[in-house]
Amino acid sequence: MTEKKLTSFGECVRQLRLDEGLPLRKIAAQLDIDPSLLGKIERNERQPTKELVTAIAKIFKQNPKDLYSEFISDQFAYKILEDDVNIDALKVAEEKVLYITKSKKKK
Amino acid sequence: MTEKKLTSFGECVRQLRLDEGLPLRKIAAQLDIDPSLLGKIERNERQPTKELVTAIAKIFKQNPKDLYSEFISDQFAYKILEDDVNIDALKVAEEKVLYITKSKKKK
DNA sequence: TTTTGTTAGGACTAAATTTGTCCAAAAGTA
DNA sequence: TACTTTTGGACAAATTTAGTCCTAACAAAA
Repeated sequence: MTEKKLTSFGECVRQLRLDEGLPLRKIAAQLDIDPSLLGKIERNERQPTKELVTAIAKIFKQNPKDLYSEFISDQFAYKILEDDVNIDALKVAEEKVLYITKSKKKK
Repeated sequence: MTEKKLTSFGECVRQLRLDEGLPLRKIAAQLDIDPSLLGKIERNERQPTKELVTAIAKIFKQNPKDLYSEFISDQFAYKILEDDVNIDALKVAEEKVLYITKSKKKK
C-alpha cells in the first residue's frame, strides 16, 4: 500500500523547515517577513501571495510552480468544504480549462 | 456525438434570462439590484455573492447548489488559467476533499 | 528557579480587492 | 425620431486580508 501524505500547504512548509531544523525566525528573515506571519502561514491562518510561495519554494529547493499548485489545491478544497460546493465542480472546472486551452490553441 | 455546452456562469444566466425573453431590467428588479450589475454578472465582469446566485437560481427555477457549483467551477477554471496552475491541482483538491470528509465521518 | 529561544495568538493597521451604483453612450427596435 | 435595452466607465463604499507588533505560553537548558 502506498502511503499518501495529503498534508495541507502549511503543514508542508512546516515540514520542509523542520527537515532542516530551522526556527521560524531564520526562514522568516530570508523571506523578509515577520516570523509571526510565517507561523500563521504554516498553520494555514494566512494565505501567502504567489510571490511568497515562490520565495519559499526557492529556499527549500522546490519547484515554484508545483508548490504554488499545491497551495491552490488547498484553496480549492477548503472552498468546496466551506461553501458546500458539489465536488464534481472540480471535474467541470477541468473540462473548462481543457476546453478553453484547446480553443486558444486553434486560434 | 453529445454536444457539450461548457458555457461560463454569466453566459448561463444570460441564456436563462433570454429563454424567458426578459430584459435585464425585469430580473434585476426581482433581485433588487441595478440592471447594470446584472449585465456585468452576465458578462463575467462581476462575481455575484452566494446569496445572489441563490436568488438567481430561484427566479429561474434552478437548483441553487447546482448553480452555485457551476459558478465556482468557473472561478476555479479561471484561477488555473490566469495563475498558470498545474491542472492536476484539481485532482489533488478532490483527494483532499474526500480525505477530509472521510476523516470527519470517522470522528 | 531563572534565563533564553521558539511558537502561538490577539489586536490592529494599511492596503488592496471588489461589490454595487450612477450616469451617459451605444446599440437595437419599432 | 423616439423608446428600450445593453454596455461601459468612473466612482463610492464596504469588505477582505496580508502583514506587523506585542505579549503570553511553551520548551529546553543553565
